[in-house]
Amino acid sequence: MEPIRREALVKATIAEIGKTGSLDVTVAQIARRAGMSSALAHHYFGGKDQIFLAAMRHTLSLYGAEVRGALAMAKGPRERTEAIIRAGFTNSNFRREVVASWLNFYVLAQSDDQARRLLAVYQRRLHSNLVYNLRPLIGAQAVDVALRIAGLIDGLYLREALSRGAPSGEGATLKVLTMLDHELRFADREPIS
Amino acid sequence: MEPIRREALVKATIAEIGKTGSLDVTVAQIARRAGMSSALAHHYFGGKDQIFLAAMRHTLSLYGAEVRGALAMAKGPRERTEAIIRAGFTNSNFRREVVASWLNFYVLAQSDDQARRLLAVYQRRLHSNLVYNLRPLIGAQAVDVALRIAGLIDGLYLREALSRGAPSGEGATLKVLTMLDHELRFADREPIS
DNA sequence: GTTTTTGTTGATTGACGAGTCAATTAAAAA
DNA sequence: TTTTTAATTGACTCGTCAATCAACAAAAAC
Repeated sequence: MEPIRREALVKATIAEIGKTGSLDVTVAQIARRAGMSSALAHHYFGGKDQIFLAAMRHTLSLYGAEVRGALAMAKGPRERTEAIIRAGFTNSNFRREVVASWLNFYVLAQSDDQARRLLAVYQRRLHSNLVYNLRPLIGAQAVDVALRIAGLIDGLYLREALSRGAPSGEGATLKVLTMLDHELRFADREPIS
Repeated sequence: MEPIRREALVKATIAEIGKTGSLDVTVAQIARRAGMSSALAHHYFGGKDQIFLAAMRHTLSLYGAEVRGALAMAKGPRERTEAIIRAGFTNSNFRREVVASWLNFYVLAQSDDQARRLLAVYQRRLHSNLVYNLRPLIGAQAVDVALRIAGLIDGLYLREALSRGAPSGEGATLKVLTMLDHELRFADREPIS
């Protein structure tokens, strides 16, 4: 029972955060959506914080899996870089509730050290993934370009959180890929160090 | 007395949001920091929401003033575009508490329609400002480039919210200006429509 | 078939916080 | 001086919510 309950609670948490758009979500709400009593939620997780952290881990690991999957069938640094970018805007990742959750995890990270660490890990991994694949293309500039790409990705998430309509993964992907294209074309003419 | 109290409360609100990193701030905390009783805060603002909205308006109008100021002494579209970018990372705007407030205003906008509208206004103004000044430089591509620049700016704010050290406005400015540079150099070779 | 373990909940507690109000002081107007 | 008006607060109400617990059900182990 335990793993089933936990998973249900995690999913319910993300759904509920997406619904209210904030972390002002009661354990009772989450538990009700997951089809159980609030006492049971406490029983399995110990406290509200733990539930949030579990939801975060779930979101981050889903994202990580998506990246790994995309990388698996990409050949060459350029394709791999594109795969990393695409993975962030997959239909499973770029859903309203998930985007809202990300935003709120950033808020949580302001006051909760563990949440901060989780997000930092994600950021570092994204960055080093990008740098690793950009380096063969543009050498030392890879670090800078990676920072800009990662920044744009985060920005598009933020903007999506505010927009009302259904998220357009394709639109966002295209924006980042265009940027990548421009950065690469520009860097082509520079010496590769 | 009223205007003095209101301003003190607004500033205290931003400080307190910056301190806790979330909107979980009690009216009593804000009032205490502003040197008055919580009852008085209610008296002047009516409720917590109003206090938050006032703090938002304050932050946004500060930002707007900064942009106008920078634009005033910039000549030509390129300089004006740079001025807009620089204004976002001024020392007065890019302070820890202010960045934290921005992030939390985005969260507030998820559930509060008025907050959402305020942020939407800011986004639209930033976008049309950028497009207006980019158009003479790159024609029809201005819209796309403006979107990417605005996205990167938002993303850098988000990343700053997570980082621990003192914000580096120069670093962030440089990242966006470099992007602008690349986008413009690339676009130079395209037909201007 | 009994005991133990696991799953489950309703009811309760205790804390906290938004908003109200009656009462007090201080300033301004008459 | 008296009277209105503005500024200010302590005490209180009311609701909410995280967390706990005692009790019950059901499955597993013995």
